[in-house]
Amino acid sequence: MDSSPMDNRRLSTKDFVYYEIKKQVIENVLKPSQSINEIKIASELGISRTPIREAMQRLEIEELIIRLPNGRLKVAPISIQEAKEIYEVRGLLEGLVAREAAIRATDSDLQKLQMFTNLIVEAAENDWRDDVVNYGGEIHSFLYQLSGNYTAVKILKNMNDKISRYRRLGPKDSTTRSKEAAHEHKQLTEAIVERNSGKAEELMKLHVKNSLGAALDSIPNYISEYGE
Amino acid sequence: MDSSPMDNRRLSTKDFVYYEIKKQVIENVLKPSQSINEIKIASELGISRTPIREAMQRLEIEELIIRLPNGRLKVAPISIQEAKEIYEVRGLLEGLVAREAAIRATDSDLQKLQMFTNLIVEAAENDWRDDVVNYGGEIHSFLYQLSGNYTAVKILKNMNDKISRYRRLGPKDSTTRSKEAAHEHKQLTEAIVERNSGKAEELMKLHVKNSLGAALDSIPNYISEYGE
DNA sequence: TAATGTATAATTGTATACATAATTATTATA
DNA sequence: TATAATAATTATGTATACAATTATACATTA
Repeated sequence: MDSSPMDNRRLSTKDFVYYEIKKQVIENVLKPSQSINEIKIASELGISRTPIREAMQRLEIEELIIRLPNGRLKVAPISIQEAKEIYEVRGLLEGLVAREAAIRATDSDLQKLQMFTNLIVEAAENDWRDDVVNYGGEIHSFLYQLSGNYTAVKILKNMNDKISRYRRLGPKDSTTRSKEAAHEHKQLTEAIVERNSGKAEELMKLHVKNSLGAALDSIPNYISEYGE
Repeated sequence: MDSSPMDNRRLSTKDFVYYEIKKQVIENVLKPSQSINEIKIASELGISRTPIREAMQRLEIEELIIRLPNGRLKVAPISIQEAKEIYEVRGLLEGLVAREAAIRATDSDLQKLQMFTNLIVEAAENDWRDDVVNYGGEIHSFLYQLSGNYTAVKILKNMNDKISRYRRLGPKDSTTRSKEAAHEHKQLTEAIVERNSGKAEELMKLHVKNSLGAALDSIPNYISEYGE
């Protein structure tokens, strides 16, 4: 689907830079609104500006960095407005994906899905909150595969990249939210296993909506520091 | 919002090439699956390869052109699968936009919307089918503005670019479809004027769904020629 | 004739050099 | 001291040069 760093073909310099800087932006090593200097990155990585520029342009189009009117680059600032917009769109597209998955999944796919669900429920029961987040991500990714809608999935992956910055800025999910999330995934899986695509879509939309609160809670403290 | 060719700031060479090639792809001057040669374009336009490459990369990310495993570029092939995916996603996002517009529009916005609607209805009555398409586009763009959801709008604009290739490959809308489309816009506007956001969303989703058929009808004849 | 190997040409990937624009530092002046 | 003008510096935008990869043409051989 996407040419990923796991491909066999050796990574071009441009792609290496792309994944490297993207990682630093997502993990907030490069802070929101921090300015970026092509020459500095080039000398740090020991390569020329050409592949840097191409990697930066890709990140710019994906809106992880922005270009000011004077041509200078900086890490995209965070904004509550953007977070809300993303969650609105994401809810619709995750819903679409869940609906399609409920229709298209094979029986063996459903078994795999139930396995993930058992894991996330177990993690929640033991308050392994990181695991809840990780298994949740696995479930979503698995549904992406099943959906067969490349267009929707590509958009979702980009939005997930952008969202993860926000989530990492804030504190972990609370125990309460963690248990809720696991429960929501369990209900969702049940709907999919029942091939109830409409219900799956609605449950997924609700799940995304519920997630927004957790993501937003922590932003206001950071917006003054890193916002635009 | 998007840096467009209408901006005051002089266009960089890169952006000039981007808009130029994008236009040619959208208008099928460059045919689907046709191969693209950086050097040839550079000499035709009388500029170096550097801005060509950056423009091509942007078009590649936006999926108007694709890069083969060997690095060669070609115009993105058309596929029924892609068209269907786009219309599914587009239906959801246009629905979101219509819903938000119904909530956020000022009274003066509503007047403007009704003016557009009168124009499209008049065009349909006179069987000015090109005008119906154009006013339809104006209405959608206007709702984008009103929605206040930059994230959704950016995705929609990209999808519209991709779709327009398909529409231009086929014949014009039939008189029947043209009249239907005008009627759908009229109903939609009424819902928005009534501030009935839920109804607006549903009518818009339906409108997009109905449009798909017209866009798909003509594709099979072309897929063998330009498909992948 | 078909398949394989090799030389050549063409194309893309990256580095470097230069041009242009923006920022910062410096000086001149009120 | 504050401000404006100007020079110096730094960054980005584009062109050119070179390296690495891929495609093509042709010869050789089974």
